[in-house]
Amino acid sequence: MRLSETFWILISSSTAGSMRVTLKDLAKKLGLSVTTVSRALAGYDDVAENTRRRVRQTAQEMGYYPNITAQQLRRQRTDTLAFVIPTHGPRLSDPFFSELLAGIGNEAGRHRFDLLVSTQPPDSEAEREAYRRIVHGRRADGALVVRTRQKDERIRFLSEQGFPFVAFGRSDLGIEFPYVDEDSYTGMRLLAQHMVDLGHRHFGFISAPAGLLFCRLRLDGYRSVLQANGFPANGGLVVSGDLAQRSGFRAAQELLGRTPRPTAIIACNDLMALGAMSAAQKMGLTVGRDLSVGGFDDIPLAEHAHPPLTTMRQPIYEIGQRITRMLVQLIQVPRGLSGEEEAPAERQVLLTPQLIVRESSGPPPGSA
Amino acid sequence: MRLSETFWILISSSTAGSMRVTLKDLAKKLGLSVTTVSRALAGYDDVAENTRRRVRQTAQEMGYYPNITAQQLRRQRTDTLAFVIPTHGPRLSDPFFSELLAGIGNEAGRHRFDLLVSTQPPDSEAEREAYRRIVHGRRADGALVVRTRQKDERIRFLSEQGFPFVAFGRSDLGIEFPYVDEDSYTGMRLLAQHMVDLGHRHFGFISAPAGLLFCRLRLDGYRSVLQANGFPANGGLVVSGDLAQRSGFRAAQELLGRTPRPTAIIACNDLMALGAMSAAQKMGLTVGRDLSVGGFDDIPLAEHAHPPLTTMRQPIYEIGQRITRMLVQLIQVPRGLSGEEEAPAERQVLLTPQLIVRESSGPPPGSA
DNA sequence: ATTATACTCCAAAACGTTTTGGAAGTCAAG
DNA sequence: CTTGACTTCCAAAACGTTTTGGAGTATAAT
Repeated sequence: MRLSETFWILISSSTAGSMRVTLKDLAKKLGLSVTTVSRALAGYDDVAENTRRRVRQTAQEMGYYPNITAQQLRRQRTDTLAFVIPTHGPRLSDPFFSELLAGIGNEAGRHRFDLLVSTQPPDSEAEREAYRRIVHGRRADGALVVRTRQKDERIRFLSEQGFPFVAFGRSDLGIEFPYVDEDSYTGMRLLAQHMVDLGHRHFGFISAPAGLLFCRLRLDGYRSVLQANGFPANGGLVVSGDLAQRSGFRAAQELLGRTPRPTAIIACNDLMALGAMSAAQKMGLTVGRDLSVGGFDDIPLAEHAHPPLTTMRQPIYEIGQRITRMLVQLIQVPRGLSGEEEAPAERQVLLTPQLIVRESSGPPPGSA
Repeated sequence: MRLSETFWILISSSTAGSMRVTLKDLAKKLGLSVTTVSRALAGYDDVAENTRRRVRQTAQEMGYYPNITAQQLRRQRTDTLAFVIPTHGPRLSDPFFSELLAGIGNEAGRHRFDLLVSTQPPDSEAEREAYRRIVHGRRADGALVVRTRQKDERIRFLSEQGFPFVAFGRSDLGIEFPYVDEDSYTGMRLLAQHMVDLGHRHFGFISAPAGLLFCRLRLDGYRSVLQANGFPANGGLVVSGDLAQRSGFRAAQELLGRTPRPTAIIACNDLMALGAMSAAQKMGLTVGRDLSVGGFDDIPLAEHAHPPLTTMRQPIYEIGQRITRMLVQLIQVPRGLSGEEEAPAERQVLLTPQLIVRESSGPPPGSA
């Protein structure tokens, strides 16, 4: 088949540079076995110093680079972590995830793990399929779960399958699993108490999708403070948003339309708090004087908002690093089976967020 | 070795659920060959309707899921895209990337591609290694390059290797390659002209790392407008930032300390513009009246800033989708070799950003 | 001269798929 | 009874590694 041969040559020359050098090529060139070449490159000591040099030299010259897929198949591990980002609408404009992703990405890199990212709407069939692919398809060695939900099916699934994972956030499934979480309840208590101490009596709260555990905890914390201070148990208006800025804007518009008008608005996260400030300002109110606003997260923008936002600081970047480090340890533990005892890995971490008072909060208008 | 057997049983039962079902297991159970099982599941028509049903049924029951790594190795493709995010400091807090990542992630998912993300400092050895791993290690089928640089070595490398990629941004290497870019030069001209038209005469400009092509183009556009309006060629002060909010803050502080004090500050991106607003406000200036500020990108925050930021809108999310779609087409083209002509893929796209006038810009203080 | 001890090397199996190139069997037409 | 066409199945090779369990050769000790 002369013609087909020509064809092949054309093709292969047009994709120049894509012809890969394999161990077999190296072995042939060197007059060695594939085994020896492999072991030489891996640095085993059952190959002569001289041979090793020769192999390395030639590998360099021929531009050998191991095929990672083949390594993965043979070694039965991928050295990859999976991170499925729950994204509500088409967008994920939440800086929270940037920050987290940076922490995860950098730490994964430090441990020579690749990171597989996918974006899926929470609780969707697509999300379930993504996790199935990861676990059953052996696409990664471990998974990171974020924005945990009340009865989190992702956590249940991963637990049942015995697949290594670490969560950012807890859940209430009655399952013991490794996580890092900030203490949303206590944190929100601190923030709410701060507002009460300033003299506020009329509150508005901007909550978020019911299923998100941290939102419920924050709302609970908020309510507990109101109650402890003798305000009606359900005192304070609660409006729900979707964590995005725009929804905070709308929620605040609604809250500020009520009578008596709240003098302090607390939002479930910074982004909505910023939206709320924006709404107040559009109505001609001066935030920090006419209305106090508080957020939660301390995203980088909070500090540079106008006025700077009072909020609860969570070290998001560091949490990203930390859950990643925990996951890597979890994955690597089996390898240490025969070795000496490792430092016992931390499994459950609860951080207390720190109150950051800035100019968006102050005493209510009428106070001395 | 009785003991070792017991040991193995203990281990394997403790990792319950992690024992995978393979094609071979299915074949044995069904009394068929691996070939037939594989082809039945893949839907080939050379397996009897009845057998196919039986196979699918059993696969379901036994919870079979193909091993993706094995598929990748055999098929010689990974169905994976690689995205190396250039991140300066340890953080990546730029919402620009969230937005972009969302677009990329969603579009990749739509085409059933996985997304491999890594974060690396630009122009570093680590970054080079990341690309080598992708290309030579065959870790992905294509790559996305963003934040292009003047002589972009990533682009040179990928081109030389004949590896499929699409860039967000151009470069000046004299190489033809597929990209989507917004017209930074023209965009910035529009913005600067807007300020001139408002009556401003004293400008400050917040620039960014020299190597970033879009920054140079924006600066060029800015200068060209000053010049065209008869202001001194280098009229207007230029201070450099690193694209982060904080650096915009500092740069603005410096600019506002000069005499005559600029009445308009334009920043290379929104984040620094927001930082600049923050600095001005801290000095007691009212943005939009005492000082006009303009940004570039129209990140979601721009609209909700206080005051809302005048900026050039780039559809970042859509650009993410678009470069991803282009890359997928590029990768899949070889598969269509024998088929009919496909719609010719677009290779180079230049978008003109749109001026969004908001309240952060207005006439200079002394004007009628 | 024989045995032990390193020291180097390698053939073959395995990881779990997909694909190639038939091999059997059935059935209808000649 | 042959032939050819069709249907249904399969053995084996391949993808590119790593690892197992020796084999072959020197060198040193007996």
